[in-house]
Amino acid sequence: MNKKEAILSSALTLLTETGVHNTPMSAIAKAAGTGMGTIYNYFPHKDILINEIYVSIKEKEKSIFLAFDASKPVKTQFENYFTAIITFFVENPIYFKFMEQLQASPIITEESRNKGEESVVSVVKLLANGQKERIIKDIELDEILVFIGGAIMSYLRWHFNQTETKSSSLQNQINMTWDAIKE
Amino acid sequence: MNKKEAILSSALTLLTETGVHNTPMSAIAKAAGTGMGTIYNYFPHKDILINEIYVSIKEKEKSIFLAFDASKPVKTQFENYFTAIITFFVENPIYFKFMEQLQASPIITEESRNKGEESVVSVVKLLANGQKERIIKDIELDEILVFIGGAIMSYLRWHFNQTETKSSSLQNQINMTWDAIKE
Amino acid sequence: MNKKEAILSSALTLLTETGVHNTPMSAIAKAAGTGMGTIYNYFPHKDILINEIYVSIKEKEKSIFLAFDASKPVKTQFENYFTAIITFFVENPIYFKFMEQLQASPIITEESRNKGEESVVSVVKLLANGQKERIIKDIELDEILVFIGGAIMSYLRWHFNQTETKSSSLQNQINMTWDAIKE
Amino acid sequence: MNKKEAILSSALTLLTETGVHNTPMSAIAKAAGTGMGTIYNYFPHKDILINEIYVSIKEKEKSIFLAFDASKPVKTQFENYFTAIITFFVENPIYFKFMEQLQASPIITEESRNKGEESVVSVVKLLANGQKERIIKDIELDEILVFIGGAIMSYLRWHFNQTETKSSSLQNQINMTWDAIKE
DNA sequence: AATGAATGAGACTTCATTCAT
DNA sequence: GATGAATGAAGTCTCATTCAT
Repeated sequence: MNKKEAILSSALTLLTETGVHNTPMSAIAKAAGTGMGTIYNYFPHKDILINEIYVSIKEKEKSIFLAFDASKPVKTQFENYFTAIITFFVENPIYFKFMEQLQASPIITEESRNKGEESVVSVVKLLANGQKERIIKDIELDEILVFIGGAIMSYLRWHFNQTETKSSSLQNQINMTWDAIKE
Repeated sequence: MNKKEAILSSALTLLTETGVHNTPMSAIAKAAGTGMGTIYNYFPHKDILINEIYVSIKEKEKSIFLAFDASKPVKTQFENYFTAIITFFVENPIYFKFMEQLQASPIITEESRNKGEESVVSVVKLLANGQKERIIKDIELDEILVFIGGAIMSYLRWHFNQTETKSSSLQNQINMTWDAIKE
Repeated sequence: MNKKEAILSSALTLLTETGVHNTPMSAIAKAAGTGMGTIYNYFPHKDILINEIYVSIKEKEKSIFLAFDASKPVKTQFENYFTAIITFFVENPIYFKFMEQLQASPIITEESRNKGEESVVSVVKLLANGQKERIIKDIELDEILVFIGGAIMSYLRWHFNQTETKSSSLQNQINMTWDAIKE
Repeated sequence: MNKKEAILSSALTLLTETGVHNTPMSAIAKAAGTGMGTIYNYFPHKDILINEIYVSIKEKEKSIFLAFDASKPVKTQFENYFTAIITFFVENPIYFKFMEQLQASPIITEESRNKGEESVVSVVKLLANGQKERIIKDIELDEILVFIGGAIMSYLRWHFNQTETKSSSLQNQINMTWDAIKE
């Protein structure tokens, strides 16, 4: 079995369950079925372990957006994108919990954040396209991106707080977000 | 001199500057010009201190929304609200930094969160009104609220990351958010 | 009301209930209905307060033995003594709990112990008498005294551990102790 | 080298020398030649460390009584027992000091006490035998046991207070105790 | 005399990290 | 490479004592 994977996986579970500062490295080692020294063979220290988890989730996020169908209308592509990312996190609540807790944390380095931004490259292209076609509002892309990001995270936060989610809610969210950014 | 205020104030500064987990109680005591024991006279735990700061910011937030002018159009009221809350945090960056770091943290108790939600009561009323007049989309209030909250927080995050903010950006954000929620 | 008495009384209760090291001075002050400073007016520090309680109990103990009837047989006087002291502690369990916990503690000073020993003066006389009459074993008085003391304390310990005490047990204890020391 | 043993041993010395509440864990660590963390690897709390010492002494006590010679008269066996336990503590004054200080302390848990009581099983048997043969008074065994325990502890307390012990004193004590319990 | 907020030394305890095996 | 016992710096929190009111 791949020790490194086991460590990353156990760490993710524990960090989100108990919080970063209630998760000793010893607990991660135990859960991963390794010795504590082994963790330090792969990750020079705790922060690096956490950053690697962060980057790995961003990487998985990215892989979802690889296949936009450029022949489809911008709105369709956007809906697909929005649905895909929401679905990704809904199906992996643990990724969301991790991101929510660590997004704003000083533990995540500038470098990790930069790597993370690669995951939105294709979305940027889509929006730029939309602007060229005068479908998307003529606002700085950064600002729009951040707006969409906010819509995604807050929806997910709301989603995981509900005991029973209406199927219509995602469509509502897509509508709101699209209305927000469309010309 | 009010020791409790001094402690809350120093704690707020340090917690946001150095991060929750790099701020020992001893540092807070020193900055507040008190002994460590004094802090524990007022706040039985570090967590309680943090929660009190959280609630106190929410309280200040609330005081801003007291005076909506119900005679004005819903859109005007909404714009005023949005501008007011953004202005509040832009003028108090430290409050934003604190909220950003702790919003999703397990340190903040259910009780504190509930108290915090009182601050949006008037906004809920405004939105409900807007729905009755068919100006606001007919979507569950909770979902709209969360959407607006996401727009606010992500805008602020973006704002504080810029080196130079264009004056138009706030208006852009208001437009996007209004377009998102209007019928 | 006598503040000093209130402090001594509250301290006794709390010290026995929660243990010496789980009883802060602040708790004693609160229970006594005084400020913490007031305690320090009467007792320069915590240890002195505890020692005063020790001595005061010993004093009460002593007052019980004042009235031996020297005209009665030694055995009768001894039985009376033994019954009296046991009764004293059985009726004041809190005194016993205090003594049990602090008897061997380094907190109790040599001086307090010496004062405490005054309470056995009359017993010493009784035993000396008994030896002269060849009723009591010819063993150093100290050793006999300590033996009797052990019998008393261990009986009390046993007594307070029982849920239901047989009325015969005290008589048994008297018999054993008398048989032990009689010629 | 066995760290755990070193810790237990250093702790025993310091606890009895300086008293439970004047012995910080750091001092124990230092004396044991370990880091403080090492102590907590073996003993989750200070209290647990103390309880383990308690139990370990009781265990040693027990091992002394394993070899009663049932063919000898009850009185002989009793004298042997009494002499053995006194000798045990006289030769290990530190064990006595520890027991004296902690016997009645709320630090010692019910569980530890129960374990400790195993050490008297063989004495109980001896006494029961004695009662069957009508050599020992027909009093509840518990009460007799507690009486003997008191005789032992008080004798030892006296013993360690003397500057010079007469060799006859132990015999006196045995006589007193035997006279007390014999029919 | 009475008060109790303030103090800070020092207690207990945790846990990231090392290193000998 | 894998291990986990050992480490000790650093954290949170307690509480005896003081002193200005």
